[in-house]
Amino acid sequence: MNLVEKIKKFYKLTEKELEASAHAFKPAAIPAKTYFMEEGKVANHVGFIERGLFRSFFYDDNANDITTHFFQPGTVLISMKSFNDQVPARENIVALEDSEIYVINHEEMMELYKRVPAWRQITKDVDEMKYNDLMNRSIQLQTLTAKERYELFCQNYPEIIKRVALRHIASYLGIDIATLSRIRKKL
Amino acid sequence: MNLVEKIKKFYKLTEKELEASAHAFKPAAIPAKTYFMEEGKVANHVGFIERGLFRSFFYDDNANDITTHFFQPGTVLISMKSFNDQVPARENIVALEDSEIYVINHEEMMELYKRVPAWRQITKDVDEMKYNDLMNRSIQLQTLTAKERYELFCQNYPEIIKRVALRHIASYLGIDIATLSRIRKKL
DNA sequence: TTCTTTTTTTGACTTTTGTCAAACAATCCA
DNA sequence: TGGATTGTTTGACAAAAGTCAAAAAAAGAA
Repeated sequence: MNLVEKIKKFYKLTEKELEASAHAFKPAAIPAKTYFMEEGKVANHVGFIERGLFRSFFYDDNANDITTHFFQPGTVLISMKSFNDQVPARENIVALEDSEIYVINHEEMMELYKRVPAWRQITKDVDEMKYNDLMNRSIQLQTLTAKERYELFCQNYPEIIKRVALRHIASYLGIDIATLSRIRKKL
Repeated sequence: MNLVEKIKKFYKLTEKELEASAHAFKPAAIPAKTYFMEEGKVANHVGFIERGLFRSFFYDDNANDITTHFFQPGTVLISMKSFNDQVPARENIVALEDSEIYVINHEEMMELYKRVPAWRQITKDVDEMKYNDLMNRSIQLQTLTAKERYELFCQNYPEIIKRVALRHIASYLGIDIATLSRIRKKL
């Protein structure tokens, strides 16, 4: 199990702790278009993506669908604020492809914290990684032109470019779809 | 002491804990232009701003000074990743005005965690608030025009508008200074 | 205060990005 | 398979935003 291996590598868990961790996460097959999370609901699950692709999005004042994040294999699938604070989420998360994840619900996570205290640290580290990603994204939106943002995105997420509808990438980068189409043509 | 009152309001600390908390933070006068934090250094302090104003910034590839955040009275002055993980910071933090803050260093903070466990929660909550702010900022950069960003900024931070150089606001909003000057003229 | 330096504004112009609508292409199911 | 639907590209144009340079204004320092 990929997740356990990752954990093993960075956090020194005993065999028992590893066992408990492995059992806490249940495999789940998520068909494309399934909502992992819905706006207004409290997040009850965290997932670890084995295979597939997800995106988070919300609707702006003009009912435009705005993508805020893409979730790739090997990363944590979470509506962070909602899960951590158990408050209603502002965004949706939906599977873009048939996906396979490992899930744990909030209650089980609290249980896991008790059994394997290291999970508090793991959670903290994941949260910090997400914060960092967001900081980088914010700086890119602040300082780069549309073309530069797209080029950087292609570099950093070649897989996503291949597999995701252009309009989602456009909204994620804050670029009009027609403009992005033209930018792409030039490259 | 403002900080203690805030804490008192939201977290139920015993008198002893309040005492310990109050003693852990030392008042400090920070003259304008003083660096609270420097790029490349590990953050050793967290501050709580009583009076004054700070900004964080970094230099981009073209040596442009890019403002990433303004810190107002009543908020926490921190280079979050650097302080939390004790790794070198990527940004500078500098006082824009003569300021008064309450500071605590890393070691004392660890000590405070032991004496007053509630501080772990306080820290977590502050971190989450910062994450939220960043999320909002990111969405604004992604979805709003330069004019809309400026208008929203004026609404949300009327104090900052009055007191900070326009070029810092321009870089914070990701707008050219000449463009922002024109936007402002129209309003 | 006066001189210097820094910051902001402005003009003339260019480039980037967005808008609208239509054509085209791809995808989805029934 | 074949409409129907959804997504992408394109053209013609408009609006937004950036660039460069100079002037004006403001802030700092001696």
